[in-house]
Amino acid sequence: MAEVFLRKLRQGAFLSQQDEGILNALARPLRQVRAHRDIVREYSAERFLPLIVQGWACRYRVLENGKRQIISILVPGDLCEPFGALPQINDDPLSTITPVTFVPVKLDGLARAAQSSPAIAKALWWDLLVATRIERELIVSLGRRMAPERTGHLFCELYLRLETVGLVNDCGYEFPLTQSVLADALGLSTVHVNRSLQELRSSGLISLHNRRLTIHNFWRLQELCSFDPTYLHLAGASKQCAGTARLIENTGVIHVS
Amino acid sequence: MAEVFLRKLRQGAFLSQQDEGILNALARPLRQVRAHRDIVREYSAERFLPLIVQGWACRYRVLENGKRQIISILVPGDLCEPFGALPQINDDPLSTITPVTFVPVKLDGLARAAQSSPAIAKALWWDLLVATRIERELIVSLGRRMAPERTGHLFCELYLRLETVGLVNDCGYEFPLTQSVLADALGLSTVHVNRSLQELRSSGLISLHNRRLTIHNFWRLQELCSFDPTYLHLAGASKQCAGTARLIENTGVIHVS
DNA sequence: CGGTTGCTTGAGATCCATCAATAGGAGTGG
DNA sequence: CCACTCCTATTGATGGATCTCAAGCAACCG
Repeated sequence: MAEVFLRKLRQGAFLSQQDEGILNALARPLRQVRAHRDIVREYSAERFLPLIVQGWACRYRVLENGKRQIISILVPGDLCEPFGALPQINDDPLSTITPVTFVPVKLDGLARAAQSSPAIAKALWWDLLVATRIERELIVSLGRRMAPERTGHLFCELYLRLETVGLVNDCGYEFPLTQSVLADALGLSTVHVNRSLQELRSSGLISLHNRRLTIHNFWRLQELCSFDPTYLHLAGASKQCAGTARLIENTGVIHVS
Repeated sequence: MAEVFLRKLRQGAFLSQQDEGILNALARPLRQVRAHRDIVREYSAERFLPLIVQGWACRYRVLENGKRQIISILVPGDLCEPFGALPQINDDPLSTITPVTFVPVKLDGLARAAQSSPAIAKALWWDLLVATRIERELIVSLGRRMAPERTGHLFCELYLRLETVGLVNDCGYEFPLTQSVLADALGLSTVHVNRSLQELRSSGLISLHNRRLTIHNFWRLQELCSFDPTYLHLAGASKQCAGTARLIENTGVIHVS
């Protein structure tokens, strides 16, 4: 099993050596997909769930009028479907944003792993619940947040998600989304995404060049977007905690709140 | 266990007499809550999940700026949290819209029921997956649908959800939502909800008086909102199927599409 | 009866989409 | 190396969707 997945699951439960061994035994040969391809899934009893190891993907929906809405953004460590997924129920399509390498995980293998160890079950439930929290947060963003706020909120969320799998460095991360893909994720037009980005940039909060996003002042960005990381249920990431940790990291100044 | 719940679960799996017996054994004394109250939940190992038997409720979120977004609308037959919910993970608050009577279902009881019978497990997973599909559909609505379309889409969804628990009659149902609550559910302002409703009314598609919604032409409404009911995973509710069924029912005219 | 709540309507402001045009960069074939 | 194309980012102008503010009206209720 991919190390990124274990890293993420450790946020949700304490996994013993044995637990990790069980999960590792589910590993399958890696598969590669090029960018901008759909990841096709079989709906059979022998179903495999894609577990992303490298690269970014998304779950999306295309409406009759041609508009597209991205429902979730998937990064390394993300399991694309719940571990108890029913074989006969189909899902919204997945598409790669960058080249992706993933592990196909056998559905029934996961279920058996969950039954064999309470810690694994707990970790998988945790993973599932966090995924639905992330989707709910998107509901809140789309329904009640202004464009720049919405944009910054996503940046904060991805920062923490990527941090747990070790993909954050120098206060930033690789951000492969095109402005038009970002628009589909945020329910905005490309033009307006562009203007929201300029607003964030000119406030000195972020920079975004060459597919790399840097957050210059996480605390201020979080403040601006009323980003409260508790919904990610990361070990010890309450609002203050993440805020001050970021402040220390990014400015070298220690504040006590 | 509440009959409404069983009615709903039968859409997701074939439950034997014995299965239904197991589920019924989980029944607890009913509890009543008045309208506009939060349903408070304990986060302990002995946790109970509220299962709504009568009345409407919602899961919501209040932002720092005072705006509110409703994340899901809960009607009779809805279990308010996934059956594998983790004891220590908290959730967005639930609030009643009308007076509500619910059954507190013991979390570990549900888990044991799922382990004892594959059909129950399947039904519960089905229920959970449908709930997340509904939330995803809201993401699509909020992100990419215009106000009247969004409004009609919700009406169509609730029609089918309520139909499976026997709460639809005469092409309509009791609709207790205030325009301002509806606004919070649709990510709109009350004023704009009012205008969207007028648009739907003047097209002759619906009427909404005295807390009762009637859909005069389900097929046309569905067409207008590009409502595709497959995401509800109801037994035999594909797009055409529901469409023509509704057409027959509501106008007395049989069309072959 | 007065107070509250919910619905409706109008007017103006704001947010955001659409359309159109420009510019830069990356690839591609000649 | 150059012409060409495609894709992405950017900018301006305009219109549409939606919000906010404000007022009036109806129903209900103590």
